[in-house]
Amino acid sequence: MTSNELRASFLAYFEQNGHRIVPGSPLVPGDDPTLLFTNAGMNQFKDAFLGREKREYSRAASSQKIMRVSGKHNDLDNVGPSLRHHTFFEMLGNFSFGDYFKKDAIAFAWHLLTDVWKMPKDRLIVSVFKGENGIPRDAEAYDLWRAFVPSDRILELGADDNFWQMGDTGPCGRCSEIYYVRGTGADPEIEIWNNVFMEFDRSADGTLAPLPAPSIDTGMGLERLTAVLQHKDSNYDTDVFAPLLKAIGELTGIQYGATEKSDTSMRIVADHIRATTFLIGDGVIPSNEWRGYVLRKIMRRAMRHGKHLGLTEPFLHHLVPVLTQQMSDAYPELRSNREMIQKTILAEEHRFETVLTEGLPRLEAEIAKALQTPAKVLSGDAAFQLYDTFGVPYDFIEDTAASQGVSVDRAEFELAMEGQRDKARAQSAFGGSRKREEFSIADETSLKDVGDQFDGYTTTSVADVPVVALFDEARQPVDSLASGSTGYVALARSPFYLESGGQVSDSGTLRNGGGATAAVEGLARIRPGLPRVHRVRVTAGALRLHDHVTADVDADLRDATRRNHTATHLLHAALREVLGTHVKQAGSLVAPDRLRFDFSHFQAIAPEDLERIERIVNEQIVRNTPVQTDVRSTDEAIKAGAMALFGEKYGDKVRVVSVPGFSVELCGGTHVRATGDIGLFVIVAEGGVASGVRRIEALTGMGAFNWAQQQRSALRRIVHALQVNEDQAVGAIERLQSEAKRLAREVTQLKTKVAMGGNGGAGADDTIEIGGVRLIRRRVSDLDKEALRTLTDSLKAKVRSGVIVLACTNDQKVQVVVAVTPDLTSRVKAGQIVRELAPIVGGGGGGRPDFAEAGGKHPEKVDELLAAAEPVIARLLGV
RNA sequence: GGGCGGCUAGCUCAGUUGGGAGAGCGCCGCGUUCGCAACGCGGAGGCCGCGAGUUCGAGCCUCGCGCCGUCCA
Repeated sequence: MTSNELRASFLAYFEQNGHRIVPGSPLVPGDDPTLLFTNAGMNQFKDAFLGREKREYSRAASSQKIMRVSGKHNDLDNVGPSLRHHTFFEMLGNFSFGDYFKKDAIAFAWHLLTDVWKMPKDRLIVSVFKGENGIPRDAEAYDLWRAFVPSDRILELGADDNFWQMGDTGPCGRCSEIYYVRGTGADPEIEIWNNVFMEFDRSADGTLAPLPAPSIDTGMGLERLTAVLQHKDSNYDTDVFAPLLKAIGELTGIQYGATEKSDTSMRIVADHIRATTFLIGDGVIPSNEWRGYVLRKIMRRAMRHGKHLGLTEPFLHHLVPVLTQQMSDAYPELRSNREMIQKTILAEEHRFETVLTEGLPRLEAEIAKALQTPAKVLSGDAAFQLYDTFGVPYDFIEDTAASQGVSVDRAEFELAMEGQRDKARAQSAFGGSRKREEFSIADETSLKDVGDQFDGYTTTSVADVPVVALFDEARQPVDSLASGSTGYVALARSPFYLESGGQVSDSGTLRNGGGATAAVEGLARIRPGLPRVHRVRVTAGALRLHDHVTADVDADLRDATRRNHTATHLLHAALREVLGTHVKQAGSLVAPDRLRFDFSHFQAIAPEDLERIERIVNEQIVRNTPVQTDVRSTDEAIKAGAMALFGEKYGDKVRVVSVPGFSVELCGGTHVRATGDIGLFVIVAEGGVASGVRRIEALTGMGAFNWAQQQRSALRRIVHALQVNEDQAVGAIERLQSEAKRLAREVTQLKTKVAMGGNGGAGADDTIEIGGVRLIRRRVSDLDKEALRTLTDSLKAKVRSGVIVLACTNDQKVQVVVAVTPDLTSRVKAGQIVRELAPIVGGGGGGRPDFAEAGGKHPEKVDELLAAAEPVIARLLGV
């Protein structure tokens, strides 16, 4: 059976047994900003297990993309040497939300493995929890297994193996693992399936409370399972990796299996290109922080190993088609994103080349330094600096150094590394983590029955709607909110939009029949499945629980927001039309007064392209196409070609917003009735946010109109000031600039000429001789530094041998320049003279032997300074 | 979120006790040549990232900000 068939048969088996097949969620968890990547099959069902979210089904099965590169599960360093660890893999899982429990889970697992997949029964071993840390032995699971497995093949293990928890708090439970006995290879017994019997909720103080309903969460790595069923010792020998390893072999000319060293590198490349492709496919872009940085680390590790295999040119991007070919039936997003993925990889490969070529000279310098030392050791601190500041990979440093007979002080390097880690951790511990405050709920079940009713798609005003809950500023339940206070209000229905998909929350007012009024300043979510709460400031009267209120959204602001939201969709489609289909939304802000759209693209957008994009959007506006909104099932919508956005978790039903013939997107936001409502669209800014991501800011409606008027008014003022017509303005400015430059130069020349004096400088009456050395002292006015220097040079040239002292007064300041011709600098230095003279005018100065400058604040003492020049120089000359 | 490095001519980059903004390549003109490359001579091209501060004086020192790179979280 191929791995693709295995995946399909797993899902088919559970579908036959009443499970809903749920598509895996993206690798980037949309609703959990603290989690780097999806790292377990149950991530998307977390709220369902906790009973916070109600689903249409109580049994589900999925094949889930998983990344394990950080935190508790970090397999990055194992990849390569290990035959069964991966940064990216697929997890098959079946789930029960308060439906079946241990008995059925164990039976399902056993039947699938032995009857459907025909695994030999005597090769399977299972384990159950033996009892530890005050949690009793799982006798029930043991007895259930005894129906299938003899007791000598049931292991009883401790909490490390058979108690599962997601984190320090949250759902957890005893579990049971199934192992396959291969008897050969590096792992004679291999764990293939973990069945978790979730029955507790661990609170912050460590105590366990029973879950509302015991549930099942299982996970089975597809790659391992494939290895077992294809009778291979290594995951890399299965059809999951064979096409990739073959392609790598073709690129490098090295066959997999040639040497242990090359095999390790090939495994790393094969594993990492999978992680890379899927991560980029889910919207992660290599960058210097957070998720993007993990991706970059993985990519660069793969590139290094490509080099170990002898590849000198960018190669990673060539492997993408192999993978998309193999996987895109199960993961259709790979097919549609292939071009974008390849471009992103190639760009990163080029960037890494740049980093290496820029780091190489510094590395060579350090190696040269190390060669001078008797031990020929490159210090760990130097290596760390190369790594930390310039991004030179450690193994590259070591390899390059070794090739020249230099070793690297690894212990010192690790120490520096640890220091940096500690510092970063300390910083984020104190500054970073801000605990999100939770609402305390008095009566959760009744709120759950109310649910989250949003009426805002069809109206901006709802009358006579009951207040179902009130909270004060501290998010504690209260019975009323007095005038002047702030708090939160939950209603049975609401026309207020809650920030989502980039669109900001609505604002407006709540009013009860008795004259109480509250301004709605924002919206918040208690948790999924419960009514949204309105953050209010009570401006008159008091708002009470069970009051009936009229909820009014500020319709003007909402209309402005609608315009911007629909315009965002038009912009997205226009960008793809003009720049290419690699353009994907990477972030968005839809506010009443502006819209901001971030998207993947690799270079600045040419002004002509920007104008074309703007034009296309406005053409759509002029067409006044009615905007259609349908509610469909997620699968149906994606199949119909709707653009699903990165990192968004969609429920089973989605809204599809389309401008027929131009744009189709999954979107929960509010939109205009027809594109003409937008009125006008202008792009006001374009720029970069991160490498590979560009940002466009734009305005619509009256905001766009106001902007256009301001632009015109600015132009009018410019044209008016220049006294020319519009198309001559630029030429006029250029003429003025070059004219100003020419005049400035001419003024300087003239000033210098004037300062030289009519008598030609040397030999004039301000020249005297001291002990055979000619001294020129002269007072000039209104020369800038540049002109003073020019003047000094001219005088030096004229006098040929001598000392020149010039003093110039500008604004309330004195500028002094002293020059000594080269033949005299051994006898007297300009710097010395200046240091002696400058204090006279209240300043200081210095310079080189042949030229020095000083300044001062007392122009009235300039004559005194010039008079002092003679005795000072005489003394310095020793005459 | 934190650390380190960078930002100087169109490009690649020099520029230390703070005191005349430079080189190479590229560009324009002239010369040399049958012609081209090469060579020679001349020239244009700079808010030294932005803003404060210290100083008589800042590309250089101090502080803040921005952008790029890089590492850690």
